Amino acid sequence: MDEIDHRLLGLLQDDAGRTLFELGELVGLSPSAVQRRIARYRADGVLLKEIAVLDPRRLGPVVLATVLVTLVHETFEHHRAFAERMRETPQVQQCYNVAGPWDYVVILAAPSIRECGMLGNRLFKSDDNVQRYETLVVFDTVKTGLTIPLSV
Amino acid sequence: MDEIDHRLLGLLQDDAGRTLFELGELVGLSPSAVQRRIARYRADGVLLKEIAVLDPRRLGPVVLATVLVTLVHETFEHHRAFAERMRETPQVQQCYNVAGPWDYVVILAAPSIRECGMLGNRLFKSDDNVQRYETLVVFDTVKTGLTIPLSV
DNA sequence: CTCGTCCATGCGAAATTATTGCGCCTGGGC
DNA sequence: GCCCAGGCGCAATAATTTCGCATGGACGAG
Repeated sequence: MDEIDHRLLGLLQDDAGRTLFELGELVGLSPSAVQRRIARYRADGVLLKEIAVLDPRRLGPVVLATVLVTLVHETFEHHRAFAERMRETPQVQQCYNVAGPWDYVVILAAPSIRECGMLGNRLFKSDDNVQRYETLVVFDTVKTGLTIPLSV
Repeated sequence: MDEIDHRLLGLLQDDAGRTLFELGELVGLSPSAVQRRIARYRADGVLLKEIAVLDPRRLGPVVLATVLVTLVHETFEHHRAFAERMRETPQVQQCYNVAGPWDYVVILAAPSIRECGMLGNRLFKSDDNVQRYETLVVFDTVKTGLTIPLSV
């Protein structure tokens, strides 16, 4: 993992659509060298996959919301069950188990406020093990991404 | 925007690494038809870009945190300044302007708890316009992604 | 100091994938 | 019923990726 690896991973995080030739020019390597490095990232599990980023606003109405959740029981099994439900719900974009008074931060995407509320009901209100949850409806997305900062 | 478009966009959101041939098989179109549709998504701004998803844990230590922020002044200019700072800070992965007692939800990625704290100090504590902020350190990432649910 | 090994590289051929022109078909408007 | 616009598949072409091979530097053992 040298500096070129960091530059490459940074470039890929930002835009995975570039050709090996372009990447090679940007980091000063031949296409084949770039290709071999990328294959190594995949094999090592550093590079998980490539995904398309869509513009929610161009896909008909989409409402995002951040939900803060506190559970009643904190056993391993309860956590597992909750996490499982989050994973299998397509409208759950992200879910983090966090420290502090709240147990989970969940980010939801739904077609309308109404459906967002219904989703909240279904996921949290009807879950006996959810003590309390608070929905923060998103007005505006200032920044989005999954970019991990790489040591510069 | 027919059903095939939805299927295609869904597939691309999940994995943009597939060939046009594979996509064609999955939706029942020829590679060139798939290619033309994808070109259209790009032109229409539906498909913004493709990015590589990295595994944070394989990149040395990474700490994620969710930060809830309330501002003092709510003028347009104050909001703009805050948003601008979030956008230009690489460790800020996501930032949402939300309804309710909190004004912003920010997701940070830093190499350690310590640096996460320092980042919080720099971004929020030394900002006179931040009234209060609360950091929820992430223990575990249950689910991650930017996937927009498409009507099924 | 020199030899041998291990990697990573660049080059270039070969294979795969993406792009584009063309003719065809379908469905809606008139 | 006719015409046009739009989308399709096919096939040729262009671009990109993949892979074998030879080279050269780093490093350790002899």
